[in-house]
Amino acid sequence: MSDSKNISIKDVAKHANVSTATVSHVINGTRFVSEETKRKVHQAMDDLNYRINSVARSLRSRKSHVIAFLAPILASETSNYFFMSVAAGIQSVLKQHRYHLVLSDSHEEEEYETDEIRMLGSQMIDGLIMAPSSRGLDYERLFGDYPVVYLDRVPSDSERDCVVVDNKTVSKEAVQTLIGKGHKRIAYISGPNTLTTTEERFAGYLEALSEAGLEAASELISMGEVSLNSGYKLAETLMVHEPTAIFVSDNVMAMGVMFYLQEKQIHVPGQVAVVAYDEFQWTRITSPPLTVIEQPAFELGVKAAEVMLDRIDNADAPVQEHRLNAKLIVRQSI
Amino acid sequence: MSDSKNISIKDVAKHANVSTATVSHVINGTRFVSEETKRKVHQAMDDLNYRINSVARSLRSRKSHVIAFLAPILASETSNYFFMSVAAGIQSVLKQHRYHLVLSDSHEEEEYETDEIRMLGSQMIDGLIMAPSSRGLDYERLFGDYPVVYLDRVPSDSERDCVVVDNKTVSKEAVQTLIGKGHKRIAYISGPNTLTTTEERFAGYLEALSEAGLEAASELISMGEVSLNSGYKLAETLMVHEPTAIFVSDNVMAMGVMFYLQEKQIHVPGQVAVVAYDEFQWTRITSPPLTVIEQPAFELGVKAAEVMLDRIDNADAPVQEHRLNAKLIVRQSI
DNA sequence: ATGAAAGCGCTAACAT
DNA sequence: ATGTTAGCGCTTTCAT
Repeated sequence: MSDSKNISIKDVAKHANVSTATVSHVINGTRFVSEETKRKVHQAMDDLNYRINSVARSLRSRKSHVIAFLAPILASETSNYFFMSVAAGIQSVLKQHRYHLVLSDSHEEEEYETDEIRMLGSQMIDGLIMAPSSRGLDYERLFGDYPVVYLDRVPSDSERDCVVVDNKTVSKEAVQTLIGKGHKRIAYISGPNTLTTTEERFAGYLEALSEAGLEAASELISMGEVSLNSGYKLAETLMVHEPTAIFVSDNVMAMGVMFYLQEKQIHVPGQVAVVAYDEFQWTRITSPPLTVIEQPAFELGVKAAEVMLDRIDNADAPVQEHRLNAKLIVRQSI
Repeated sequence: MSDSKNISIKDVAKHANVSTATVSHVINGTRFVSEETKRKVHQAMDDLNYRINSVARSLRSRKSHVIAFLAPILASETSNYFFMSVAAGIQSVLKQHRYHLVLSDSHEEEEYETDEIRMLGSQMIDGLIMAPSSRGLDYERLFGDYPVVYLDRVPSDSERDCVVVDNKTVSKEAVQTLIGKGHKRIAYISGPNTLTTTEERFAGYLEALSEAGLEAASELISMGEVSLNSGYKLAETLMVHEPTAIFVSDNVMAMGVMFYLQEKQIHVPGQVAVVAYDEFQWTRITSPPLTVIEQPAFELGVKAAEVMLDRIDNADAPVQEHRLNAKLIVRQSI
């Protein structure tokens, strides 16, 4: 298409009247080369429009400078955005260190995920950052000979580095805020309790209640599929038991809840207060704008990338566990 | 971490008492090997837990089986989802053909994009599918020696394969529907007219008006930054001129428009009707639910991948241009 | 039906 | 201050 065939380091060397070693060292700055020679080499590279072949480089140096990120990036509109923000954070760090990011989607399904890990295994990656879709799976035997950093979620018995959100503290804070406003019947809506994240959010909810001497009424707690319709249905069922506030631990489900409340003309926060997970644009345009928990998605990615780079530099350093704070953004829905 | 070091085809060959050639042929099915020998080889691969090194394979075979997708996947909540859906479509096809997908983000900025193309150039990719962020840039001289398929947008004078949405037809249909309902003062809100997509949408709007003998009033046409706030502002300015309907050619801007109308308690569709681009979940929970144009994102990806695979098989085939239909979903906002 | 061996483009140890 | 050269792990031509 564009220009000539396969210009290699050899062609450059010949054209510049130097050895391939010199060319390589000019490219990588790995040993002293006189200014004059450097100039000649650069000239030759320009003349021939040389482009390094990083496949050959990886094969030889046994380093790809590629980090993979495996997460359920396509699972839903919102989880998608969350993880893409994470990806942006990862990339911002990697770019500075001249690493590449490869995105892989797990579909939030074990089979897909397993497949992807296997594929990545043969692709020569220098590290894997992943948000596991399951807690129980034995990931260890799938991994190749590269460091792994868990992000957002952690499988049981992991002895790997991880970077997660402090879901419990912020959920507790949210519920406490509700309690502070006088609410006693606070409902809880979430997806199935299969992820560490969901579990922690629930734990925060329970702890806030119990510390305030309130009982966790089972009819006010409902978990179901993560979808708009499911949120709608659960809200409908829940409202029968007359909660004065609802805590929704998932953004898409929150859409369903708001849809229901709007449709039934149930006033927020007059008749029922609402707090939901995740700060996305739509939460600002509901009436009233929603009180939400904002997760540090980008920062999560930044930290994970930093941990990964540390680990690559030092395989024997002690395992790191980072827990980032989320933020409660109070708006008119409570 | 997991198991032993670098098991190569050589180790497998030795362990199975065959040549490396035979092992290679067993792996790739590239020539006849007796059942007995096959068995031995597979046994050896299992015993040693052999994993193919695809870097070496790529170097030797000059094929990476990797297709890159370069798009503004991180630019905003919604464009992000659109392009990730495209990516899902691409991947679904590539997977069947044992190709890998690498995602690259352009940030919708020329500099970033140029950078990424350069990086990809050295990564040995077999093809590039991209949504160019600019129409004017001379992409051709950035590309390496691989096929390129443009997606969603096309730079001027492109002679490459492309897969786009028929924006003009569907925009025209939307505006005609509005006209059919008796609207005469139909406003137009969009981002800057720099992309082929935006331009086509505008063209559809103009054509619908002109065919209906309506004048395109310049005070009813406003283009600005693509953001919620910008949409809000433009709606505010526009309402002074009393449109009876608004066509918003961007999803995020539509959020801003709806926010404004809600806040000012302007009734939709009573006082003003609204049609917007893109079917995302939030458009279903506004009051009233929005009439939107749904783009075939996934299908766009599927088609682009198919075109790419065709092109790889046959470099000299005539250039393909595919224009997929979008769909008007009529809901209560008009 | 299988093996031997060259070589993809690069890095890096060893020379000079 | 620079050059020579042996491989990294694989595919593939040429033999047998």
